[in-house]
This record gives sequence, structure tokens and C-alpha cells, in this order.
Amino acid sequence: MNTKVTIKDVAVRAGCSIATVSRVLNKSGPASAASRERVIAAAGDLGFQFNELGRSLQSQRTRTIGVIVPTLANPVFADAIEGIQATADDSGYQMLLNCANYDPAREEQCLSTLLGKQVDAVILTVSDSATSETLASLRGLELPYCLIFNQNAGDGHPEVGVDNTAAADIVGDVLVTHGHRNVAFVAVRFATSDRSRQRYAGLCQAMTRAGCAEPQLLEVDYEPKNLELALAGLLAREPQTTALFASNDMLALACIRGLRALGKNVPDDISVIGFDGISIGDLVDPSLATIVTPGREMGRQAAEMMITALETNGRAPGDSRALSFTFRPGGSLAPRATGTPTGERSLPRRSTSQLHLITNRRSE
Amino acid sequence: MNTKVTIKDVAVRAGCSIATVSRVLNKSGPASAASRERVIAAAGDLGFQFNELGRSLQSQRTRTIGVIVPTLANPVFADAIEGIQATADDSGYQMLLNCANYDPAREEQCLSTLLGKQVDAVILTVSDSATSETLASLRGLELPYCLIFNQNAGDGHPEVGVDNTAAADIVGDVLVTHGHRNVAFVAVRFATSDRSRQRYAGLCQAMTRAGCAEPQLLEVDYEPKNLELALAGLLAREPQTTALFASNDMLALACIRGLRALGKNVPDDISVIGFDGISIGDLVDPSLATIVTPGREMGRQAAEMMITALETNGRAPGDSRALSFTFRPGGSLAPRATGTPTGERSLPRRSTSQLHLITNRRSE
DNA sequence: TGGTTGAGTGTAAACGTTTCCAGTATGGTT
DNA sequence: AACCATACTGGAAACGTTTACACTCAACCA
Repeated sequence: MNTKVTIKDVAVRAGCSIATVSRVLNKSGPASAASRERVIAAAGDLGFQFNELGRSLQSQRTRTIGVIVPTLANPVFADAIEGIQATADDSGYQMLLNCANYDPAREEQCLSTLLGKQVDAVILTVSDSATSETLASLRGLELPYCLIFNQNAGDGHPEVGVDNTAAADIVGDVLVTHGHRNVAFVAVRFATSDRSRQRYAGLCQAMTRAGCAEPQLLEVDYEPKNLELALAGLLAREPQTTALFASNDMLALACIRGLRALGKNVPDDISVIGFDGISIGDLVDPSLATIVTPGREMGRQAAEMMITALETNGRAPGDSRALSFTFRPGGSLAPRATGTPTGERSLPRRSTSQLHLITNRRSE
Repeated sequence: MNTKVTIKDVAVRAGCSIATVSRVLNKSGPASAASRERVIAAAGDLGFQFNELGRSLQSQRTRTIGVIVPTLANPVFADAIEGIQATADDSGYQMLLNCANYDPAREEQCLSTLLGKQVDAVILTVSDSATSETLASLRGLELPYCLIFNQNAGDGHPEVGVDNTAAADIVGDVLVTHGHRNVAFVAVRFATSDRSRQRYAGLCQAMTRAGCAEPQLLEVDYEPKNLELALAGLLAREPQTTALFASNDMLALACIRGLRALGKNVPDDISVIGFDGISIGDLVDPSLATIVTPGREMGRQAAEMMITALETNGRAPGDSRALSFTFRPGGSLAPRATGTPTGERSLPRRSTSQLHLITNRRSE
């Protein structure tokens, strides 16, 4: 129905030139009341809709923001995407989405496709911001762009994120406060995620500051059997371990399940803390102690930043924004069970959830 | 760097016409070895990349698939999106994503934007397929489109999905087999989700067939306090209720949490079954008994269907595909606790997870 | 040798817009 | 009566491509 009807068809039906149609429909120039009326009627009758390809080609802007994220499987990215989508939408922008699957080569390829489609701006999360070719080429373009989730990417890239190191440092403090002195950091894709590494660094910093042993590093994958084996190995090698810090919430939940399969109780035998603050963490039992990061808000702010850069045409100065995060206590964290032998249940530890929130200062 | 360099710039540098450049770079026509070489060198030096706007305008195809889903917050949609993305990507297609937030008006608006951008096909999930204006207008277009998640949308719309009614019927059977005769269906957005209604219908069908009471219908929202109140109300009104069937997994998890807050134990006091089969359901304790639907696969197949329709140019006959689903047992479902008073723990019910899988026949 | 082939090439039209520019009225001044 | 704004309008160029068509030139064949 509305397909194939162009401005030319409207012009014919309205008995005027395409220039007039354009002026009327865009309110971009003078038109007599009579033509205005005829044009609007004709457009209505025909179900005319602008072909944005022609418009974009001419105007040199597509009102489209390209987005590259590692995956949608982790709800934290889905949150951010929704934030971008909603904000973009409010300003009449569209979103072109690509998942790069934690693969730098795919990241580059995604960027290239997005550029081919002439997106007006790019919002992205890369595996490793320090070595990212994608990021490097983005810097050379005149195109507004912005990292999300990555932080302290270096080179002054515009970014909207939380300070992973500081957040993990707080996790370390919390663990120490709860009496944990032998902890392990569990990560997927440690080698290819700068965020993972920053979190490990923050944890190490806090633990060594407190005079504890350097946390163990355990790299795993999501495959339940493998994860279970890895955890069993860790507990055999380092039996004094009383707490796990997982590089993200999904992994934390998987660890809790794996520990359960090994006959370990969380938090009585071992505590677990996650990172991200996905909403599901609050639904499960034990609820997940974690760092809550504002995923949706990050998307929102990144999109906002891109759009203002585009609308004001003022080159967005790399005005990165560090968003605040929160430590959310949860049933998966308990004080170190001093002397309670594995297998015996200690008293209910619900008291843990009364722990006061620890929030970093809002940088702004 | 690569920005602003057009085929014309390449032509100048290679000392030939743009037609030759196009022919060389697209391998779409003859060219002497010498020009071929010069063109490729020039393109490389300049970092040339095709402007897809010009290409699409001329070729009348954008290699872009528009997608409309209600939300990304439910992982089942995120799965499908990933499936679409991956498949599209393999064939050189892009994805333009919109979230309509369960709002039919937004659905229409999203479609209109997608059409403006000249997408080659549309994949979508609508709130209510029977009354959807969006779907109606799509039918009138010559554009390939396909529903996902919606099934039996009527009017012979192409669709890739599972039979919600049949799946819910199986849930009913399972509940009956476990001795539950008084169950309730808990839904969000019952009025605006045909899938919710189909699931309720399937449950009713199985329960009444077994001579049980018509299941209670409880419409709720995700707000924890509200949900808790609604559940408390239900249990007060219908104290004989021994099982809940939630319209989706996220809601099922929220219900379990709400019940816990009310001092009820799942599954000892009351059983809970979900729908979707999101992976998190398998991580939590108790694990979630649910219908597993192949979200990613639905996305994959829908994308595949669209792409073949486009490539073969053969109008895709409304060849809908009904995908198979599985009932996954889980710790959230136990036989009706006959006589066990609330509060006292009955024996561990781990045996439940030994229940054999119930699968529907794979259609196709 | 004249004709036919065929490979290689460039010109120009087309895709759907926006917008500059130059027209044509119309009306209001001098 | 001649003038000049002013309001409206249409032609045409431009955005970056693809591709039909026409052209040139060499090689081949009768």
C-alpha cells in the first residue's frame, strides 16, 4: 500500500512540483494554503511516507546510532540496549545493533558495517579497550562515539561507565569486613575482557591492603560440568578459601549452583559476590550480594551524549561520565564461618541482609 | 579517514571512470588487469568503503531486517534477537531493532519507522495478534514478514513459534499427575498478551479435562510489594491452592520470591511452574520447572525464512513453522503435599528432578 | 581487406530526496 | 505608470551508487 509511493506521486496527484510537496510536508518553506491542503490530502490518500534513504543521502545524516555489544545473553547489556533504544527513540533516532561475541575481529567487522550504513554515531563495548583496533580507528574518524561499560580505556576515549577497579576494591573491603581473608576471583574470558581484569585488580588492591593473601584467579567457562570441576579443583588446592568474587552476576549464579552440586552451601560454607546487579540476583535464594551498576542509565546517558553531540554539531569533547554504583548486600554473603565444619549448618545468616548499603560518591 | 571518500575519489585516483571502479569493486563487469589493479590500489590507499545509502537507493534493497519485540528485559526475547542477529549476519544482513513495550500504538509507530528506513523484511512479536493493526497493515504490503512467539495468530500470518496452548496443556497434565487439583495461573499483562491467554486456555483445558476446578486467574505486576499482596490475597481467598503456573519464567521467579516473603516454601507448601525455559531457571535453587521454548532457534529460523524469501524473490508462502518445546522438571515442582501442615518441612523432594522429560512431537 | 566479434571503457540516467535559484504573479508603493 | 517587495512556485543540481547503452580498439576470420 504505502510502498513505492514517492514524493513524485504525491506531486502529480496534488498537481504541483515535488519541491512544493517537500516544502509542505517538511514545513520547510512557503506554500499557499491551497497547495498545502492539496498536498496533504494527496499524501494522505496515497499513504505516502518518506523514503529515508533518499533523505539521508541528501542530508548526509541517517538519524541512526550504531551499537556494538559483546552479547545479549548477559542481561546487563540488554538493559543498556533498552536504555539506548528508549532515549534514541525519544529523539527520533534508530538503533542498529550488532553483537561481537567478545571477538575483536568481529568488533572491527561490525564497525565497518555500521560505517557503511552511515550511522551518525557509535556506542560500543569492546573486549579490550587498550588494544582495540576498532577503538583506534574510531578515534581517527570525525564521528561521535562513546564506550559503555569500558572505563579508564585510556587515550581519553569518551566513555560512560563505572569505575570497575574502585567497585571491586569495595567488594574486597566488604569481604575483609566479613572476615574473609582467603578469596578467589572467578572469571570467564579473563584474557579478553579488560573489565574482568580491572575487577581483579581492584580486589587484589583491597585484599593486599588489608594484609591478606593475593586472591586466587580462576578462569572458567559457563559449561556446568567444567565449572563444577574447576571449582572442585580450586577448593582442593586452596581449601582455606571462604569466598568467591565472580566477574559478573550470571557467573556468580552459576558458581552458586556449581558449589551446590559439590555439596557446598552458600553462604554457610562459602560466600559468593557478583558484579553488575542484574535484577534476577534479587529474586533468587540466596539473594546475590553484588555491585549494582546502572546498566539502563549507562545506555541512556551514552545515547543522550551522542544525540547532543549530533544536534549541537559541537564536537562532543571527550566528556566521559563516571556513573555511581552501589554494593547490594545479599544472602550469598555471610561472615566467615569460623570453625564451622563443612556440612553442618550454622545458624541462619539472614542478618547479613541488614548490612547497610555502601555507595560511592556520585561523580558528576 | 575513510569518511567522505566516495567512488568518485577512487575513480580520480585510479584514473578511470566511476563505472569502472564500480565494476571492479563489485566484480560485476569486465575490466583490464591494469585498471583492476589501479582501482584496488586506489581504494586501498584511500580506505574507500561503499556508502550503503547510495547503493540501497539504487538497488532498492537495504539488506536490513527490521525487528520489533516487546522488551529486552525478558531474556527469552534477548535470545531470539541473538538468533536473528547471528543468522542475519551470516548472510550479510543487518538488524534494526525496536522495543514496543507491549504497546500496540508503539508497535505501529515502530513499523512505520522501519518502513521509512526501507527494511527488506520484518520480524516481530505483537501484544495481541488478533487485533493488531500493525499485523494487518503488514499483510497488505509486499514485504516479507514473520511473527515470532505469537502462534495461531490467525489470518494465516507467517509465524515461527511454539503452540502455547498445547504447551500449557502439558503443564496442566504434569500438575494433575503430581496431584494438584487447585491451581492458579499468574500473569502480567493478561489483557494485552495473546500468548498469556493461550497459556491460560491450555491450562484450563487440561485441568477441566481431569475434572479439576477451573484454575484461578491472578493478574499481577512485577513490583515486589504488589506481587506479594496479590499472592497473599490469592492464598487467603483460595487456601486450597497447591500450585502456581506463571505466564513466564521471570514472573515465576518473582512469585517464588514473593511466596518466600510470605513464609511459604516452594515446593513444599506450593509448587511453581514457569514458561519459556530461560537459562537462569536452571541456575537457581529450587530450579525452575518450566516449558523450554527454543528462543534462539526461533530467531534463527525466522531470519532464515526472511532471507530465503528475499534471495529467492519467491514470495514466501505463509509457511509457518511450529517448533518443538520441552517440559523441564525442576525443584520448584513437587507432588501435592497431602496433609503436611505449612511450616513443617517435608522430606527433601529432589526425586522430582528425576521426572522424565515430556516432549511434544517435532512438527516438520 | 572489410567485417565481425568481443573486451574494455565512459556517459548518463535512475533511485528519492532537499534546496538553491530563478522565475511569475500579486500587491503596494512612489 | 513604473517600480519594487513579497509570496509562491518549479526546474535542476546534488547526495553516492548501479547499470544500460554506446563507443573504441584490437584481434580474428572469411
